[in-house]
Amino acid sequence: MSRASDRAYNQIRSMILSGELQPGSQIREEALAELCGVSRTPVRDSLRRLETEMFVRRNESQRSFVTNWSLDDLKDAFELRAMLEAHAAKRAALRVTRDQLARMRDHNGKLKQAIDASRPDVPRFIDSNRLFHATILEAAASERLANMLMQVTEQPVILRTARQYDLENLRRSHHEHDELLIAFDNRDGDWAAAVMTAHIRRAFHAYAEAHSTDTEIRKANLAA
Amino acid sequence: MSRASDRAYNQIRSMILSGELQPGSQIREEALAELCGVSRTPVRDSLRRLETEMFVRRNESQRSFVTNWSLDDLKDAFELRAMLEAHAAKRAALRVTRDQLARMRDHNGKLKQAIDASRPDVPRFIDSNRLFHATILEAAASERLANMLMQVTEQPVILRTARQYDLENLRRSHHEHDELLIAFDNRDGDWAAAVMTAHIRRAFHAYAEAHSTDTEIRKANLAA
DNA sequence: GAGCAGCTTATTGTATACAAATGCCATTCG
DNA sequence: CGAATGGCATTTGTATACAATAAGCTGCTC
Repeated sequence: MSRASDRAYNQIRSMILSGELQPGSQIREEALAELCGVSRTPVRDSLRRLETEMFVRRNESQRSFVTNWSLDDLKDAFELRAMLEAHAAKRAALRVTRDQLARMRDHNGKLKQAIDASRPDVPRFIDSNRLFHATILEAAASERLANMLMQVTEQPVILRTARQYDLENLRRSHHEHDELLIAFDNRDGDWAAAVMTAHIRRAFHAYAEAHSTDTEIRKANLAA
Repeated sequence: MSRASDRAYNQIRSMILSGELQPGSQIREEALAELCGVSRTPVRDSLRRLETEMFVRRNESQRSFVTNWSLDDLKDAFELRAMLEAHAAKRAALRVTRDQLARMRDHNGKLKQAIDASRPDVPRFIDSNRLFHATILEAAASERLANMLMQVTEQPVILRTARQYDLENLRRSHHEHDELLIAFDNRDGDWAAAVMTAHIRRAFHAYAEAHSTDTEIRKANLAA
């Protein structure tokens, strides 16, 4: 992407992520254009893109609003993510190269270092985690699948999820990654898919536990 | 969407579908603008949209080309579609309303009429089929899932698939829909998902058989 | 006071001009 | 002869002005 358009996209996106643009609030192209120091044209591009990624929603008369997430939406996104990541893991198990496996091991090793530090280094954990999953996606070798997964992993609420993990959850992630690596080693697609499903669903559970009142969790579990 | 933008989108899309814009050929914004009788602005909007739908691809220097589908891409799309439609069927089985069930039955009845005519009415079959699947998606009640499914069903090659069905395949589709309805009646999500998976995968098989040389099919099967 | 008509304002859509970037080709130099 | 370089042509990116549309408000009627 080009300079202005890219800048606008990243800036607006991070304003949504940080909560600077509040969920449900209206977005006016001209106001954003001023904030980003560009004209409306690249802002419009950005909004269209953010709309397809469901960061932004437009009403029937074309006005844009920051998407307001309900617990159900979140559950929905996690459900789809679990399914797609499991599919990716299965495909990856059948196609992964020696080099990709080595890189996954490396990322998971760095992830462990981030946990084992005197105080857990969460940003480093998140980064290694991202690279680990990205390598699986690379091994899955489906551009379309990759695009779809982006749509459910790049969501504001999901991005913030990892920050909510306690140390115990971070350790479990590390061990689940280890198990995934063994499944990959054995080229066992079903095993990999099952581990991945559990891995993602646990992440949702950890998030819901940290963020919801008991009643909300109970409601979500009932709907499951 | 607005008038000019919408018009441009539909026009370009149908030019791709009809083959008027050949796969792999470059797309120039100004040329399309003239063809559609609008300025470059709405054309650009359309191209961005078609890009996210993978009708159009852009190279590293931002030039646009009509996407050129390989058999692997097609297989990929069908695989994802099978997974997502099965998921939708499962969700639908747990949520479908009396009214939605009635509409599905109605669509499938009309679909049968289209087959039973003295000469099968393929366009009518396609339309009823689309409505049947759309109602399932509605019952699944996940906007995100609906968006994703659009991305894999609205593909040029897939759209043309139904036209390739012989009468036997059309009849099978009807019967599979019937079985789906029974699964829905029984609120059996796993059954519905299994029938749907088979339904979509058969569609791919029918397509591949009609379109590929023996070698190409064998190659695709090996990769499976 | 409720509801509607018409005006005013806010916001998005479209066209167009110009800027920037990229590809292409010819020319030159090693 | 081949590779690098410079400039020209093509294409896309951005800004801006204006058009169209929707929302909100004011004041009127009943």
